[in-house]
Amino acid sequence: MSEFSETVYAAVRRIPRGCVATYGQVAEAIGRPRAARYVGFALHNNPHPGMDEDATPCHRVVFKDGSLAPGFGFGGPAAQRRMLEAEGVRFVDESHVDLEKHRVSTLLEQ
DNA sequence: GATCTGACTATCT
DNA sequence: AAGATAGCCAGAT
Repeated sequence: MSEFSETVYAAVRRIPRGCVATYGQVAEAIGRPRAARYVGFALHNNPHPGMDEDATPCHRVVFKDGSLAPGFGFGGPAAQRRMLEAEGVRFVDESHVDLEKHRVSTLLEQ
């Protein structure tokens, strides 16, 4: 696996439970603020989906407007929404998370 | 090995 | 305001 992808996974794993981040935030966190597309690409190649701390919680990564990924690989956006709700993330409608409430303030390394 | 394309977003026209 | 373009990296063909 490329270093780029590993860095993406590391950043995604830093998203606190019950929070979400945009692709742009993740891209910024890994030092590639214009590489949001490849964040998504790396997640498409997701080695370990799930809610565990060790997994790569790609369901916490959403579009800048809070909508979910179109080609989600767990069983569709409905499954992603279910996982987010299970963590306490509120939805403004059935496919848009409440970014204002749950977007992480920062994803940068400590 | 060159080319194409893709879970995005900001910027330009 | 809406449509087009650029920018980034890696995997697939």
